[in-house]
Amino acid sequence: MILSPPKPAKPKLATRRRLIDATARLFAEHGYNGLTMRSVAQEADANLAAANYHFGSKDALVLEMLSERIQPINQRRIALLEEARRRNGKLAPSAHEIFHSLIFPIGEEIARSSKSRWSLAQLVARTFTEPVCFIERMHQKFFSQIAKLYHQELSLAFPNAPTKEIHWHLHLAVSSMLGALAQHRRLSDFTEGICSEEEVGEMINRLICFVTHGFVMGINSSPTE
Amino acid sequence: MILSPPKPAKPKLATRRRLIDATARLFAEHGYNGLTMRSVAQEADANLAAANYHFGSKDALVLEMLSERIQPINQRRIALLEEARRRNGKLAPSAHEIFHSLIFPIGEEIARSSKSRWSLAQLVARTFTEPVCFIERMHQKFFSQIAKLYHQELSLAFPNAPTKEIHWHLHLAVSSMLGALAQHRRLSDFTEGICSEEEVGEMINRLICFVTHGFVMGINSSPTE
DNA sequence: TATTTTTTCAAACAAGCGTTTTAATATATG
DNA sequence: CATATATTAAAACGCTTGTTTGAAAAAATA
Repeated sequence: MILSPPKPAKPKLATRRRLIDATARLFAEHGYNGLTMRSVAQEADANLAAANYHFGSKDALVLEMLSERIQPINQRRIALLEEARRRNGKLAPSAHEIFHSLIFPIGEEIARSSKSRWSLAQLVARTFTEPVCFIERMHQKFFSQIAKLYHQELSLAFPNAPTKEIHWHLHLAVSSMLGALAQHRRLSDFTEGICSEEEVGEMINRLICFVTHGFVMGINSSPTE
Repeated sequence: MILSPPKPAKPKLATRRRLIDATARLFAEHGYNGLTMRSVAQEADANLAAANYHFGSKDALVLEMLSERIQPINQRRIALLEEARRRNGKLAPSAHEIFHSLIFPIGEEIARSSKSRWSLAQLVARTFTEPVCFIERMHQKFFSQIAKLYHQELSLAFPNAPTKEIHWHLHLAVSSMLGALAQHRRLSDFTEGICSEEEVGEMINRLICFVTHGFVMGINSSPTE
């Protein structure tokens, strides 16, 4: 008799996949509290107990989903950043290159998951808004190191700027990125149909320029150290 | 015998106030789904049935709270905008003046409600992230007209910019504002303690400059009509 | 003061929640 | 094929949810 659900090394089963994907969709749309095990089971066309069998609990399920979606984005960020470093040789990457490496991977991932286009954008943004403490902790674990990395990189690009100013403006840049991702689905409503959510690439490019301008101009008009 | 709860024109009761204030705090912290009637009752030191008696339902309670908090901010925005118009005479208000009138009132309101300082910031931001449909509809009703107003004002300030570009950049500016408000409570964590959430005024001023720079630079580097 | 209206309160309601259990079924292994 | 294992499935478990009820208390009105 099996009491605790055994976790095989590589389940390869379709059910696990469907559960995670359904969780991603529903989490993006309804948040953690609005996501129910029953809705996940229905969306994934699986039994109610399946999620608990495969993941143990709702917490673990959502955690697994978040980890799976966010990790590759962060890896891509680091890769793009290193690519920019290599390309520039001794010169430090520009602010635009830095913020490109930060934001562009999200656009790539959104484009990759053609189905439910901007759910990933909402998902990424929601991990910041959600009050559930374990999500906060997890996201901090995922993002605190990458935040440190970008602070270092920006310090190299703006050697005369005080640390505090870089912190402030990086915070604003990241907040703007998250806000834009969360609000993207309302673009059409907000602009009375003039701008469309379809062109994700355009949105990403505009966003990169927007936060770069905000950051650079803010840093340059701040007192030097 | 009274079956349906009678709604007096002006209840003036303290319970009603406490319920709304408690709702605001809990909604800001936990969102709509994370807010329970029992938690509201406990926070307001009232009976569980009190909220249903005074407001009829959870939906109506939250709606009433949101209306009460957002309306004065919007009125102040319009007032500041008209003040800037008057001050400049024939000249159109600058982008900085326009975004100041958009963002500054939120800072004022946060400063006014000294208790639970940045809960209002979260609250305002959350109305955009929350998926609950009636909040979406309500916020659209509250914000669609003011969005139109700011689009008009920015069109006057940038007469050569295409309408679509103004829409795009205003959308980014508003999204950034909401993102920054939602993320403000993490400022200290994000900056490793270097920046503090205490100085709300500083955050508001920096935010105004940030979105102004992003907007102006973006508009000026876009194709003219 | 007597009476009507308004507000509080404790208790209960059905419905939905995450999770567990038990058995049946599919899959892989020998 | 036989057997051990992995997965599915239905039902039920306490618990919490928003809401309702009916009587008691308070306030207002006459």
